[in-house]
Amino acid sequence: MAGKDRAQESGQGLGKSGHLDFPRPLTTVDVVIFSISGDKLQVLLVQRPAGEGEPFPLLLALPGGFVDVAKDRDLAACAARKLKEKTGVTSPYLEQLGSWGSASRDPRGWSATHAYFALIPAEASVLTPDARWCPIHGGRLKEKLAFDHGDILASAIQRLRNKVEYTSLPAYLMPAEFTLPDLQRVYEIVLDRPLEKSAFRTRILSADMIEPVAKMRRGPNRPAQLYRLKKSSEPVYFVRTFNPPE
Amino acid sequence: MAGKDRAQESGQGLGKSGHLDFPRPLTTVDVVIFSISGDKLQVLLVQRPAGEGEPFPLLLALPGGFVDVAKDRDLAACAARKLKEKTGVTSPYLEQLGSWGSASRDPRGWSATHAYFALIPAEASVLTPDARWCPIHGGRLKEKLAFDHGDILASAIQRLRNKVEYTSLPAYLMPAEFTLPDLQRVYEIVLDRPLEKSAFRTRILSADMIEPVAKMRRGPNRPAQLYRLKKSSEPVYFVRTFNPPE
DNA sequence: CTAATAGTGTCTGTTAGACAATATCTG
DNA sequence: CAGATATTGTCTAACAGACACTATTAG
Repeated sequence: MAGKDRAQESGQGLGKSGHLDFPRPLTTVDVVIFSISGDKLQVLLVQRPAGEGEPFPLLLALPGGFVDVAKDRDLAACAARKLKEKTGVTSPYLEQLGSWGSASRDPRGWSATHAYFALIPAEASVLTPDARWCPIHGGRLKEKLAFDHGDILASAIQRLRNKVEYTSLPAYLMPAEFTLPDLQRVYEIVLDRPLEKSAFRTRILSADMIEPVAKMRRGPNRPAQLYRLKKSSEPVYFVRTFNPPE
Repeated sequence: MAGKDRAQESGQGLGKSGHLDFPRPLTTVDVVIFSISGDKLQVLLVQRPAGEGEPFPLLLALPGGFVDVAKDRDLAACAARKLKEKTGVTSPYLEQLGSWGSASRDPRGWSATHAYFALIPAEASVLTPDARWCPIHGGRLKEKLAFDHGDILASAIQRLRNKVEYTSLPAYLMPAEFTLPDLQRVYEIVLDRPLEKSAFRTRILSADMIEPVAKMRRGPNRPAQLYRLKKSSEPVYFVRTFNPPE
């Protein structure tokens, strides 16, 4: 950011008065919220309104909105606010995904959105009426989305899959207490391929990210040890990927 | 992006006229440009102007500037433009680093910057007079930077180091032709630790990212095979990290 | 020849992958 | 007991780490 350069290069800059008198892009934040339910990866979407002048009426879109310069201290706070408003939860995991900005992505003018990426446990969601979970089949969503939200979602899915290969991210999709086979199932759903049971267990246990609780899950078979996440909220990075598909 | 929601939630939105009449944050793009020279990792910085109303006068800052809604088709084009203007090169590698936005990072008002991350070969730079390369000692820069550019730079250094552990990114820091020991030296400079020669060679060669040219580098010792990058502009991802520290 | 750096080979430890074996519950 | 799933063990292949060894130039 170099004010003088900017003024020289683009004809924009500070006047004598300190007034920044050139057009500004619209600034928004959107959140890609993933969860697992029904053995599917799901993403939370909202329907666009149909009012006059609204772009992409009635299409599905990522939850998000304009940055409110009075209300939002920073971008992460804005994303957390959107997430809270749409789902009623504060996500155990919220990371920045990237930003998308161009002259053409919003018919109302040059706009840039800051996209975030959240993982929440299945049962944590208390939805507003216009929001709903949409399943992702084979890494793709069936529905067409508003704006460039299809691109943003595709990027989020790719990021999630990539990171699941070598991090503990899926732990944030789990309820408070879960078994190792539960966790493995979630890894397999996200990666869409089976994993080796014993290698999986060795890896997760040696990562020191979960701890057993003094309970077992019972069923019509051998009971399974229940675990919970250790307090550290940071994801764990493994030094190798899972069985990489060639 | 849901216009109705936004209007309800924040008092912002479309009027009957379709007019978006609420305050917009400033939108900028900044570029963290790395290169290697003198056995050091270097970052390209510019000095802030001293004019009236200019924030952080005379401090060093990342090259960047306001998005020009007339000139810039999208954010990446804006970043490429800034890079070109500052160094005269088009980077062989330009990726998005993230975005930083808050009420307080720029004294002129709520602002959000989209940060990019570029790697260029040492000799490719044709600098403008107010730009200069600053060495990074032990992962840190000596100088204090304008705005939150210190944070952005720290994040870029961390991202670079992380990725160098398991990708071919340093290849973009190399001149057109280079030897394997050259490449290893660059890895070692970025990681700030020595690597095993034979493991390094095996890994790079089996990654199928470089190809030999019909020349050798000669010196007062055994000649070294010269290589060049294969055409694919995408970085290669290894399935393991290098000898991870502890 | 020596000095210097390029490049290869050998051994060892770790761990993923495959898959077999055993454990512990319900009914 | 049978059925089902959890958990552990065994064997092998791949590969990084350490480090020794060989190769090829200039002078």
